[in-house]
Amino acid sequence: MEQTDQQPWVMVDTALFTILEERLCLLLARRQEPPFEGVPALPGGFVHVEEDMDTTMAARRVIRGKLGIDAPYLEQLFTFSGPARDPRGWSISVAYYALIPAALLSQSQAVEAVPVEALPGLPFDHPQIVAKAIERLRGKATYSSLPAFLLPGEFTMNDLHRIYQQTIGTRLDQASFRHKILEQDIIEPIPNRFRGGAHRPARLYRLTRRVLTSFERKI
Amino acid sequence: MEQTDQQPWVMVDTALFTILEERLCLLLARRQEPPFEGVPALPGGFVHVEEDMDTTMAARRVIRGKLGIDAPYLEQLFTFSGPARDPRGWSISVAYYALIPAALLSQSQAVEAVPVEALPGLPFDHPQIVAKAIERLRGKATYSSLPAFLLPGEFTMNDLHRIYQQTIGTRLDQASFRHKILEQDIIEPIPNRFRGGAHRPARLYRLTRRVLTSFERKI
DNA sequence: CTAGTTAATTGTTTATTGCAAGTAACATTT
DNA sequence: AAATGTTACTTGCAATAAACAATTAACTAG
Repeated sequence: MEQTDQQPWVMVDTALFTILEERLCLLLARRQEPPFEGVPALPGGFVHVEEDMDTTMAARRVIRGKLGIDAPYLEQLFTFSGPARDPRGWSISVAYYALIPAALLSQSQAVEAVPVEALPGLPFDHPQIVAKAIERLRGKATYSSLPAFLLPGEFTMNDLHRIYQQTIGTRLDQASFRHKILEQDIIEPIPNRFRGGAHRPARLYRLTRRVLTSFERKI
Repeated sequence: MEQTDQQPWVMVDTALFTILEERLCLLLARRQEPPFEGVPALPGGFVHVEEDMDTTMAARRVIRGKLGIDAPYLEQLFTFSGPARDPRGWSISVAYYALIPAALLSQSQAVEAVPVEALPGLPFDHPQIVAKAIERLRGKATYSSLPAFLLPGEFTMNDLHRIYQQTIGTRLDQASFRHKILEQDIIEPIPNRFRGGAHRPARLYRLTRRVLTSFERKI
């Protein structure tokens, strides 16, 4: 399998976000083979010819291979190409970003979570990919249900409030947030489900069917 | 140059928007070669290995080849791939969309403008590309300076108002529109420049340096 | 039964927005 | 030169939504 001048390698790279200890983190995997063997990088792999429609199938396969799970939210980000981005030669990388609830990550994983403000130097053009992924995530977070996909299936209003603030990076008024979210038909209360401590129990919510199915359609 | 199983053809396809007779139109070119020779389709072409960074260079080359001009606004849209999208075999298409002021189009062009509500059947997966391009354009139009790129360098407030309405597809209040646009530092009045008829002359505006340079950076 | 803690709501003020009417600045007509 | 028509632009007001601050609700633990 030799590379011609006219046809590049095609790969996917994935920027996987999660929230750990109240901070937005990126999941990095140490590279198993050269180039940059042993260096933490965005999980990626080659696209197979049979992976139809768009390259989402390939991204799913990569994520399943690294984490053993499916990402609740996965979206194509941008396509990078050129002769210089990979030392092996002309390549095209279709970049994806995904949101992974921390609850889905098991401990002994082949990935490590790094806060986005404290990323190590990354190989290839991965710094560009990460920058674009964060920009997109922040941009969409403000007006969409996106950050909710960083939470497990059941969550309280305050969980959601915190997650939005962490992804956007600014403080949001509590009362206004509640009101706006409930207006938008993004989440619904789960009947008779509460989470309690030594205080008033918090009502549990879930994403509405509308949000879940509208996301499915995009895949 | 034979296609291997592992490396697809890489092409760009461009969805070129313009406003003609108060309607949002798409520019289509009749295909010069098989497959689908003679059929109107999105202008496209193969990506060359030396076209670095991302595939924007290839998209520029295609647009320059068809229209003889550079698009004032050009943005990567989505990447489509798979063995079935092109009858010639496995291919990847990086789709772009661009905004072209009608004033830049000369008459005897190799393209025809078709209103987006009256598109003919398009070959390949071009209908998907167009659908996604319109969705993105509409989505961004509401909160950005994007529709202004459909106008020439100088325009009146009412020109801008009409263009926004045409791209979004709904009516916008005149007073609120003026107010909001001026708040946002998107446009600025050109000193002492007016356009008159048999009535009060309209002040001419241009995009601010801030908007123009922030777009340049994205390229 | 009181204190402590987090959840959720309620008012009050302050910007935004939507709508309607009015004023401004011309050219053209009388 | 005054009246008229036409498009540009502004103003005022009512309705809505957002930001802020404080209050009430529902529990547990001592």
